Parts: sequence; C-alpha cells; structure tokens
Amino acid sequence: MSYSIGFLSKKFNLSRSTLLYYDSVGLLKASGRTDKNYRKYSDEDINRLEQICMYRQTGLSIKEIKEILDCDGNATREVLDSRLMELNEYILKIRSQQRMIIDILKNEKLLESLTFIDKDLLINLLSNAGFDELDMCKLHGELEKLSPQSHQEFLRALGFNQEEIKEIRTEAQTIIMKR
Amino acid sequence: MSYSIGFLSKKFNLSRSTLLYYDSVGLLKASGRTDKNYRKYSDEDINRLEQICMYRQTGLSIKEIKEILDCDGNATREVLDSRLMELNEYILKIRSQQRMIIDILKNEKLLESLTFIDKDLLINLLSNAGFDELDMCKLHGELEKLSPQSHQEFLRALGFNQEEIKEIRTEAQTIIMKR
DNA sequence: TTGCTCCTCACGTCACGTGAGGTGGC
DNA sequence: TTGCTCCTCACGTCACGTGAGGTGGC
Repeated sequence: MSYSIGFLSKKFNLSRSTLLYYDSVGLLKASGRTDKNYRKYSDEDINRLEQICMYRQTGLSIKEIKEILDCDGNATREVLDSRLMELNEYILKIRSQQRMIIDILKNEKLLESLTFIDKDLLINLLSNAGFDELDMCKLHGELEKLSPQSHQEFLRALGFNQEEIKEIRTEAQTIIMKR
Repeated sequence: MSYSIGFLSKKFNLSRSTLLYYDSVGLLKASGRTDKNYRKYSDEDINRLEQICMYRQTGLSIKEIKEILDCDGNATREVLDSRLMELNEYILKIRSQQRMIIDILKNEKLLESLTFIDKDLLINLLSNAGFDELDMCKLHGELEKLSPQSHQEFLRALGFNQEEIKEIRTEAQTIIMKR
C-alpha cells in the first residue's frame, strides 16, 4: 500500500506544507514517487510519522527528532532528559516574567492612586508629619536605589516636569554615591 | 548630553545589533546624528530604553511594547493582562510536554526490561498462567487501542519481524472494530 | 471547461547575530 | 599605519504558511 501526501495530512492532522517541509529537511522523505511525480508514502513512512508526531508533542526540535530516529535509540534518553531540564528552565523564566508583570501592574495602581494626590498636598502632608529637607532627600535616594524607573514614574505622577525630575534624580543619585 | 550607541549597549548590557534593530523597527530611534552620521541618543532616549528593558523582561513582543509606549498608557493594563494569560497557557503546554516525556521514558524502561525476556518464554509464561489464544488477541487489542505506537514497539522488543508485527496489529485493529 | 490533487520555487515571519566592506579621527 | 568606533547592506536562523504559476486526470 502507498499513500498520497493529502491522505497523510488528513490522517495526522498536519498541513500539507508541514509534510513538504519534513521532506525538504530529510525528516520524512516520501519513499517513492508515482509516474506523475506525486509523493508516495509507504507503511514504514507512516510508522515514522507516528513517531515524529509523538516526539513533536514533547516540543523537541526537528533536528533532535532526526537524531533520535536515525541514531537507533542510543540518543533518546539523553535528548529527552535534556529537554526536560530545558522545560524546567522555561517555567522558571515564565514565572519571573509573570512576577515582573505583577510588579508593573501593582506600580500602575499605586501611581494611579497618586494622581489623585496633589504634589504640594503631599509635601505639606510629609512636613506636617515631621519630615524635613534631609528626610526628603533620603526618601528620594532610597526610591532611586530601589528602582530608578519607579522613581521616574513617581515623580511624573506627582506632576513634576522633565527638568525638575532630572534635577531631583541626579541629586538622589549623588546621595546614593556618598554612602 | 548625548550618548553613542556603544555607550548605551554597555550601559544596558544589550548588543549593538539589538539597538540597531530597535532603531530599524522604530522602537527606539536615536533622536539625532552627529556630522559623521553617528547615532546620538538623548536623556529622553535613555528613559525610553529603560522602559523598553523593563517590558522586555515580561517577554512582550517589540510590537506590543511599541503600543504601550506610543499609546500613552491606555493599552498597558490590557496588554499586560493578556500576556499574563498567555504565560499561563505556556505553562500548561510545558507541563503537558513534560508529561509526554515522562511517559516516553517510562515506556523506554519497560521495553528495555522486555528485551531480557524471550518471546517464546513470555508466551509460555502467559499460557501457563491460563491465557489462551482469545485472551492474547484481547491483550493485543487493548494495547493497540491504548497506544498503537507502544504496541509496535512492544512487538519489536519481543523480537517479531516487520511482517509478523503488521499481521498481529491488523488483527488487533479488526478486534477493536468489532466491538 | 470546472474542480480536485498534486508539483516546485520563492518570499515572509521574529528578534536579532554575523559578516562584508567602508569611513573617520587619534 | 594601527586600532578603535561607527556606518549600511544583506544573509541566516526555525518551522512552517502563503501565494504564484503550472500539471494531469476525471
């Protein structure tokens, strides 16, 4: 028995071009051609494609799958083990990206609430609470050290203009340096 | 103050070509050029790059970052929220890939242990245990239904040749169909 | 003729990396 | 001259998707 490329693509739920691609890179060559030059896949080809689909479900690259299928099972365990490690690292990376997003969103909310507070009002508030000039400088220093980006946003949310922001941040940076 | 491309690449630990790329796609255009046609980055450019780096740590695409930076904060929350969902889906996908790998490795071990068992020995063993011809057929039927790939591997591990395997599997498939 | 499956280029994708070939000031 | 930074193309990557333009049998 032999099968056409259309038959295989339906049976395995793959696109035609995927099969053409597998052929072009040598992952799955049609074992024959008809007189009209149509690809002819054999039962053995089907077995190989079954394996390919299985390994694709692990996210292995085409190259790695070729290695496994063409090197008679010696490489299999090694390749799969390293893929497992790779996947663990991906998860760590994704987790850190998620944390980053959460942080940004938190910051956004904070800044949003700040837009309701007037700059002068905040300054009054802090001075009434006993903050003097030096305390304010320290505050900016801490903020700048913690996250320059947040500090920038913070100042912008308070309504300072670009010039003032630059001045305050530069001063804050020199305070950090001194310590 | 203005800064060269080399300065920025060192300060932000990015490659030169990354910066060139950001320029080419309009994510971060150097705001000026020297008379020698060298790129000149301003303080504002630096601020923008700070933001870019922050958003890159969330894995957002260049296009999405552009959207956030150029659309004045309206899109931010939406884009970040959808990125969060996307990341959750990635984790699910990775988990399923990991499960697949574990399954394959388990199968491998099983098959490995089978290579120490002789085909005839197993048949004797099973018949001594009271398995008759019909039970064997059912067994193959179950295996074929559960995982055609495993069945194939199982038969190969037992030492059957390609012809015999095809025969047994075809028979197993007809058994499945009947029910 | 129309509709279907098949064929072979060839270009596009995404975020850069990597040369090649050249400039300009110390 | 040598060494450094900078410049602009242009091609490669990975796993396909998407036409374009053509064939061949019912």
